[in-house]
Amino acid sequence: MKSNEISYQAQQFATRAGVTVRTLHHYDRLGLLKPSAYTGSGYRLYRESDLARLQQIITLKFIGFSLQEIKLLLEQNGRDLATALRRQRKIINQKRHHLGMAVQAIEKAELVISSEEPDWEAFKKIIEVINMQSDMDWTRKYYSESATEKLAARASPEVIEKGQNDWAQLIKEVEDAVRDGEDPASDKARSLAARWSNLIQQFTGGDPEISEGLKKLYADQSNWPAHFQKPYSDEVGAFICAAGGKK
Amino acid sequence: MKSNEISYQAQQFATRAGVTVRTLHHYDRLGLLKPSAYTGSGYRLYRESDLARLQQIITLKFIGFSLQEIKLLLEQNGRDLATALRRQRKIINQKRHHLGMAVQAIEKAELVISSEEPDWEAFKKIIEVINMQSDMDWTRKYYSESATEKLAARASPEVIEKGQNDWAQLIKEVEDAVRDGEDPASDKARSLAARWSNLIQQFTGGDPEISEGLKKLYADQSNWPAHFQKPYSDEVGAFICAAGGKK
DNA sequence: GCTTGCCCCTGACGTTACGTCAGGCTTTAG
DNA sequence: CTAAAGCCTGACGTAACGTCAGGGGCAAGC
Repeated sequence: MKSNEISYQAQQFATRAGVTVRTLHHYDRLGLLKPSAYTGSGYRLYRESDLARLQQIITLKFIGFSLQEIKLLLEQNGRDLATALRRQRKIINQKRHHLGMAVQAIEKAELVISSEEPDWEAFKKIIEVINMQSDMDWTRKYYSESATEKLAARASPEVIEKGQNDWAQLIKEVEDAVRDGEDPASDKARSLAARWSNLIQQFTGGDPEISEGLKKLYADQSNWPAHFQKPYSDEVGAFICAAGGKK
Repeated sequence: MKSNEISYQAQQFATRAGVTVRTLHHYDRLGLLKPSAYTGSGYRLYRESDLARLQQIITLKFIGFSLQEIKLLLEQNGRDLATALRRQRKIINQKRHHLGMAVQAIEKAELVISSEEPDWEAFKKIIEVINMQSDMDWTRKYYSESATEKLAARASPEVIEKGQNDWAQLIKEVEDAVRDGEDPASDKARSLAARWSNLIQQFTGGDPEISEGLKKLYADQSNWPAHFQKPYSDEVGAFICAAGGKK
């Protein structure tokens, strides 16, 4: 205990680091940052070395780690830092993606309500599209890691929306054909089937990993979350299948 | 109470909407979504109209509103929806920005620790840069709303980093000049001052609103948070001032 | 020696949006 | 009639502190 080292009281120290005193208390209790000394009356005393640690904590928090994780990382002196960082980056990217879609949803909603009066109907339709995009999340488990990344890479909002429109359009046409009792062997049916395969191709982008994931996804249909409605009826599926489409 | 309307029990209803029963309980207690009927024994019964409302709730949640806000919005039947959406969009964009910087920080950190062994020193330096960016947040209060938006619009990570490098470089050179006792009236000094003004110009982009905010920011130096260190010493400032630079 | 004012301390509850028991009915299938 | 499901209402847990509340400590002026 060399008394020649400068030490700070709580407020001073907190201010220097840009946090509140309460935060220091909190970290103290969690064992994340203990002051290097106490006065006889129980005042916390911090020194420069404490500041360094506090800054590490703040940094790791900035990156999105929880205080628990931070504690572990610091205790291990950063042995698993690399893997932790990789994981964290993925998580953050997902969150960013989510926020991006939220912004999109808001912008569309703003368009709708600026033109007409507050129209919950249109608003809801917009939302459905957006929700579908986020529903994609649960499909991730079927794709390999690299496939997921590839999908995410080109999942721009525009592309997603176009894809959804295309599918909606095609499905409607097929439904009409089914209702009209169209022969699955007819030219029209085969043309529909061709377009169907085409859209699937568009989605997979010809990537075998993505095809693989998609296959797994469809194979496990019984395990789909209940709120996810298959976009086409069984009849439609059967028709396309009979017409020679379907992967 | 027409019994010809289909009604769902908690689990069914929840599943249809993609939420849990507990969530329904929660919303019920908050008065956000009351089931349209109860059985004699207290079971909740939901109908299609409830589903519509629940979807609105889910949607608004997706956009990032809190349940409280959602309740208000729904109670007012969306009278303030437009303003609420605008506010929300800004908030989300800020969050996205933050996450973007976090990703950046992680990527840099990954570079550092992949080449050398886990090096907290280098890591910390990276962090300082990043923190500075996020420190920008507290400067917002000096800028007008539109100025803030303009700044945010072109605050890409690359631009920020280049700016910081440029400043660091210039400040170092000025420090050297000061240490060498350079005459503020010399050509070299004037050249430095010119570069100084230039960087300021680059930051303001010639926009008067931004200049305004920057001026206010510097005028209020005594109120800066203690953890924000002015990037250059008083001597450096005086030197540049004497050399005819400075805004 | 005492008061004033400022800073410090330790609880303890509040916040958000539910998750997760725990204890106890109701309904339905066998 | 009983067991398996499904439902209900509390009530506590979570993350990271913010915000009192109640009670000392410490330097300065009277």
